[in-house]
Amino acid sequence: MANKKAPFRAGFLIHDASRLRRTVVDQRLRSHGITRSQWWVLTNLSRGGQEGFSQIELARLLDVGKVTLGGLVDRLEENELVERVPDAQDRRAKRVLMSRKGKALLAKLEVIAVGINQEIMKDISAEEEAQLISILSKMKHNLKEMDAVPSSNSPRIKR
Amino acid sequence: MANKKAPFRAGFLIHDASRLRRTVVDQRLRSHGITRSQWWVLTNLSRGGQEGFSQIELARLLDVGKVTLGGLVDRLEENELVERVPDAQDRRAKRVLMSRKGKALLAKLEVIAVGINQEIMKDISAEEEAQLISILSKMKHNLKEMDAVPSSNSPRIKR
DNA sequence: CGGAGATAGTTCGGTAACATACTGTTATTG
DNA sequence: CAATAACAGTATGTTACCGAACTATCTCCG
Repeated sequence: MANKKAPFRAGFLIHDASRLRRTVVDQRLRSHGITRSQWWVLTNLSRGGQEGFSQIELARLLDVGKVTLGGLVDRLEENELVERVPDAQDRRAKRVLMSRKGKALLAKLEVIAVGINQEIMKDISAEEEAQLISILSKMKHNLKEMDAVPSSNSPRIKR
Repeated sequence: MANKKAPFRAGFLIHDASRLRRTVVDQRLRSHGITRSQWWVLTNLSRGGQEGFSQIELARLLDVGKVTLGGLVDRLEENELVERVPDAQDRRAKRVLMSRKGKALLAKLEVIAVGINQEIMKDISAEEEAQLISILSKMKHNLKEMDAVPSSNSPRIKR
């Protein structure tokens, strides 16, 4: 019953794995009132030091559009995990800062995430994981070349 | 600037690659009035013969929940690419059939998809692709074990 | 310096995915 | 055979993602 023609096998496998992974992680994080996407925002934010990041900077870090990021920050702010502060230099911009509560939650999640990851990576060797990372990085690079970076994220060069 | 601690690197890479891939494919298919998810439904449907599939069967094939599938079929039906027909044996069920228009579109898309895929897989050898498929299959298996199958899809055993 | 264009963020509308809860219908079993 | 469980599909509400259009700024060049 194996697929005769499997030209797109890899693509749809990525899609499946990503979706299933999201569902599992979200299920396990739900009791902590956060989703995997929101958690990833927090993680990146933790590298932003005192000044945090503007929303655009964050969007570029995460490779998502500014609309998506705005929504994520909305929900994080509702739960008081982050705070929006007007930028002193640029009155258009807002800086996103992690709250004390956000930092505390992030620390707790770290532990949970390690466990989840071990389960997902069961029977996958370190070497295989390295291969996976290498191949996916190439794909990601190719995809970006194909203009897959969400619009209104990278500056538009051509009029 | 490489990440010191990269325990979740693979997970988030999968997420990124999947999302970027979706954006690219959707962009290129947009002029044809279809999305990648809808196209995948059509592809699976093409193996259903004369009787097509019930929505539940399709949902299981695609590994998505029945609500998601219902929505996809809604949009496909609006565009007259598929048709819902009441099942003769089971009055609860509806069978999903591809229309002539759907078949014609599917044939056209095949060509486009091959091109997109080649671009995404640029600089990735056949051997690497095989590795990728093998590793992702393991992950998908692990994830399903972790109960990542959407609820109301697989039958609920426990009361 | 002043207007044109770029940029930061929001609003709006759409697809895709999820869970939960409900309506019928079928199947089981006591 | 009638009550109950299982199942197919829909309804409703949430999150996450996208693009396009809009507002308020900022920047830069003529």
